[in-house]
Amino acid sequence: MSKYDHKVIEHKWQRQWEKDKLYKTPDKKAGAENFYLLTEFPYPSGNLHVGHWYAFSVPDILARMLRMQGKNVLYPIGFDAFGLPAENAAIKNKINPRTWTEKNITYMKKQIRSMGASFDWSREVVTCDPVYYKWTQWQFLQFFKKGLAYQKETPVNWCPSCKTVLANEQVIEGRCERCETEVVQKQMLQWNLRITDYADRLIDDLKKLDWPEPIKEAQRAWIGRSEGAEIDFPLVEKDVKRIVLLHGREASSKSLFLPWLKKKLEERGYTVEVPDMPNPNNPNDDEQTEYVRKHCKLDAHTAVVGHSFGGIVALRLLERGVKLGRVTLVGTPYSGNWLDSKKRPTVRVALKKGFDFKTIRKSCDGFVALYDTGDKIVPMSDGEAYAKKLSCPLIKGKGTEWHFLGKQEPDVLRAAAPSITVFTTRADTLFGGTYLVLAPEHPWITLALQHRGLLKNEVEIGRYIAISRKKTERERQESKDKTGVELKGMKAINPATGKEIPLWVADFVIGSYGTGAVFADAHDERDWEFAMKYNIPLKETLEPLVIRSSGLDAVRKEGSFFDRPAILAFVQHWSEEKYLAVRYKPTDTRGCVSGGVNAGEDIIEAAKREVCEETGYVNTEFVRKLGTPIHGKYYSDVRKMNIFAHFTPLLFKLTDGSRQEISQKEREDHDVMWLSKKEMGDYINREDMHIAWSRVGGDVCYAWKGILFDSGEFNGLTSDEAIPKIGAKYGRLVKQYHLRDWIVSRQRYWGVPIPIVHCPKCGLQPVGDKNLPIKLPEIKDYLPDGRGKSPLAKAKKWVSVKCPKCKGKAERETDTLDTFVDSSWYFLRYTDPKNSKQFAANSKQKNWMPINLYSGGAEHTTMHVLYSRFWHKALFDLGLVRDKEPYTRRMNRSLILGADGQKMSKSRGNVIDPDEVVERLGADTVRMYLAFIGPYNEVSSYPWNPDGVVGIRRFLERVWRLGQRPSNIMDVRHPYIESLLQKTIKKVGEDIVAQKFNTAISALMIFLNSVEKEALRQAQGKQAIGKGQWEIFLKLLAPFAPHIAEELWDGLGHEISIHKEKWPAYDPAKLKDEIVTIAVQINGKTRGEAEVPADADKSILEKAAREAVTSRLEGKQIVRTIVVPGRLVNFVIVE
RNA sequence: GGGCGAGUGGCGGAAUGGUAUACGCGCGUGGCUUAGGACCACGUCCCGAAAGGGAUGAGAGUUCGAUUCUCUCCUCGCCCACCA
Repeated sequence: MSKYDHKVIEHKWQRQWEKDKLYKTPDKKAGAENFYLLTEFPYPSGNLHVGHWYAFSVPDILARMLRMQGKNVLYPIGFDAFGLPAENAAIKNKINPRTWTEKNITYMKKQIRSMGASFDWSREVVTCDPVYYKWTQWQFLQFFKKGLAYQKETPVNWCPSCKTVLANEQVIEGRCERCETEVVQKQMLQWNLRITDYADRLIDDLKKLDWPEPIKEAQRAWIGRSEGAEIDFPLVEKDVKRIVLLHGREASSKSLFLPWLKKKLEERGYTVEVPDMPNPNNPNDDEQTEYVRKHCKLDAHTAVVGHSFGGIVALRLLERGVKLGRVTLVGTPYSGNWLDSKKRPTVRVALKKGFDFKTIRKSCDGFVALYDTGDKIVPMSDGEAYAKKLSCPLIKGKGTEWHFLGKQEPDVLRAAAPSITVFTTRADTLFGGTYLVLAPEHPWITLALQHRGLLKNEVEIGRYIAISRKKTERERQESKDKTGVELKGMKAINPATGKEIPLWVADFVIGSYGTGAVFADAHDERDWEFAMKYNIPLKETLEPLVIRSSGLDAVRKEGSFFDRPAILAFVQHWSEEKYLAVRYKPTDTRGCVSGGVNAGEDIIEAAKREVCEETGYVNTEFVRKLGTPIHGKYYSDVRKMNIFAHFTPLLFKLTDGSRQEISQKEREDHDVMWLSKKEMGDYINREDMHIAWSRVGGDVCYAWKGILFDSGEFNGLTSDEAIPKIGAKYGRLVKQYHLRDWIVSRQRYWGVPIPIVHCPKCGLQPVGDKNLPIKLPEIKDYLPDGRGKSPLAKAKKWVSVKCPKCKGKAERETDTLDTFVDSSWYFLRYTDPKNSKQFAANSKQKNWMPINLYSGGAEHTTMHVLYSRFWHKALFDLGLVRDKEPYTRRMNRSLILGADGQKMSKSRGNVIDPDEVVERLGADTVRMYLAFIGPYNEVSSYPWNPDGVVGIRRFLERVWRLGQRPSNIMDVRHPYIESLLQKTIKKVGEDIVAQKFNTAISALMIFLNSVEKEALRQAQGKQAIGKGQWEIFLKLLAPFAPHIAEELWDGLGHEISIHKEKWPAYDPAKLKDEIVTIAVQINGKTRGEAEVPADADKSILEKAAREAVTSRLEGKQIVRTIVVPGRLVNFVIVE
């Protein structure tokens, strides 16, 4: 009898399978359905850890079984080979990152092969290979050409240690994910991908996917869609009451656009004048400027808004020293064929004409604003550059076709008359908006500070902004104490009430979310707290609405409510600090005195009457009302109807303790007692009474939804009804996302070079397809320079290039792409890995996409998985892929911890080295142990138990031993274990498909235990199992322990690999036992067992059951008998 | 503070409306053995001598019957977090 020598066996078969090309997967296989099983490809860190084993060898079980079941399974592997560690190693050890990476890949490949996983290595993909990243670059360029990739000055997370930009996802609690250095905010020009354009689709398309709900929910939450409204709060220009509108050269400017704008500005309270300038179709700026000077009254109280050529005139006025309150240039809100595309918008003309912008700025008391339409004629990037030159804000417009003028109203208006736009999800509280709060980063503040004198406390404001800019994200998070400074000298107008309200700057408002500005009201905890701290007036506009749960059904059933005025009365003791508590017994309502107000009755009198009726106390003295009424919808059990009660909460004090006799009924219905303040709070069990009680102690913030009052035409509506109505009337209904655009540029060497050329004449130019890939140049120094430039910038020769368009001198982009870009499409390349003409031919993709099952780590849910879904959708829109979604099914696997239950880490010294365990116990044992440790796809984690691994090894040893004794194996099928074998086939197959590998292995163990027991029964190890049965068992074992199964199979004399065998089928007829044991229950508790034939009918079952528990049934009356055939009989008896 | 998820032996876990604790580890007793355990057999939720009875975080509900469904509370884990 030979020993189970895993080393020999595993080495032998791994070589043999490779030689036979056992796992080379054809694109198509006759009669076999394709199945694409994907697991995340590893980063070549240089050493395989247990997590890799868990990720690769466990899904391999599924791959192997599906193959045996006749599927053509693609189970590919590759390396996600770009990234920081290679570069860090390069800097530290002065070796080329490529050398380092390739060495690691070679070593890890060897390790991966030791798993005996059925990877198809012929399709291996390595992202740092130029033949791969050529197509990463190509796809990026397709996105660039479509406007999906763009450059933007962005506040970014900057790691001072790694000297690079980090994605939001790489910042953990304000620290760099990799080196844990504190991250700082920095403004830098970055490449972005417009993932936010896909936010809605990324959420909505989740519906169709067969993913576990928690993973979908995590993505939804990360995208964070919230629906609300943008509302403009016009700023009060104390000094500017008049606006002069200067028209442009086109007739429409004068006849269509400016009259409309004039009307809008007049609605805002300005006096507006549109001078009739000479030669509108062939203007001369000198002539027109003189005309305006002569015919219009211009002073520091006048603003000039110049449209198109009119803007030039406005600038000329400033240049000639005319004092103006404010100047706004409205670029070109029209596009379309009537406007010669060669003609440039105002500012470009202005720049050409050589204006002296210093003089211009000096002459303007207010500020210059620029309206850029962002259409094809004026690319947004140009607008931004000019705005910078002018030190003025850029207000961006959308949709510039002239006949859609109505739609762009807010954009143009915001430019012509300054206003602050806020985002809110609670437009229902707009009428209570008593102040505005801007983020310190808000562009308007920056602008306002540039114009001295506009704000009265600019020094204080400047200091505050400087302080909050210095704060790291972390500090902002930690200091829950809200700070802020009022912007003195400036007021805004609440568009709903028309009232002037103050503006504040505070860093609890986040610049990057919404519009970076909020309006504050009495129904928000933060606003409340801030207002209390700084003594800013608040105004309540919501009355609480409480719907009691018992009432909800009633609402649905009957729909209408009976309105009832009512009171809630708290009564204070005449001498002690105690309050009168009342319990209404029939419904166990605990709280204060409550009751209805009769028709024509005074509210306070009604309350006094109720106090007297319920408690007997007579000498009540009214103290005060406790805030606004509280409304309650509920179903009255007493009246059998829906009640809509409107409670006025009141506070009384007794002057003395005199009491009257209470009626019999009231006494029966009510408990009355005196409770201290604290006791009272605990005692009250009804929400409306809680709200009223909270007001006894003073003002509190009511932050929930309710019913509107003091809100004009919206009075009486509920919050949910009012939110869209108010939002639409005073602003625009919009959606906001927490998801930011994806910043893809990295100031690093070891990544895919961004294939863009910067030309001083032509701007950003894509590299021609013929010149791809743009290969990484060899350089000597991989250190970033720390100023935000990639080390590539040092490769002077490489950087200098001819512009693809004008052939003039130009420079290459030196940033590289985020590695999440590389991994956004790698699974497509597996379908066609050798293609030199396309990233993957459509016909090849068709064989495998979309992926049937993608197994990976939970940490990628909001990163890689979301990014690659976006990437795929973008490719879909370009017609480059066939599916809207790449992954039909996504599963997140669990986590393997160290033996101490902690995350494995070198510092804890709890790292399990898989190589060592494989050496000692074998790959089959490690694979199988990992599969056995617990359910694979639970959001859970399992400690690696060194003893537990040994248990699996013991199991395999026992399998081995059984196979070594021919005397164990009969020629014919062993009848005793046949039905168990059938059940095992069924269970193992079903559990593997469900990825419940642990219970599948348990079934194999049960089977083996049973065989061994049988061997023992059959006189010392003889004839325990039939040969056919043994072969079936080996086939069931093959996916889990491929090497030992192959060796034993081979030992039986088979020529062809067990892994090419067909998965055993079970005979449903043989699954059933002839005799089954059923449970006998009495009142649902198991009290005995009975053996009955499987096909026994109800009466036989009942009879057998009765016999099993005869003694317990004696003298008892059986009320009911429940019979579940094959399972149990339950007697319901009366005690 | 918000979202998601989980609580079952000494431990990993099984059972998703029908005999709670399968399977494995650990532990105990015995065997084989000079010895050892990566061997074999038996035992191993709690109370009880037994007959019995009790137990799936706590409490309630639905049901003939609940680990499983519903509600309340407690504890733990993960993710997000001054998000307007």
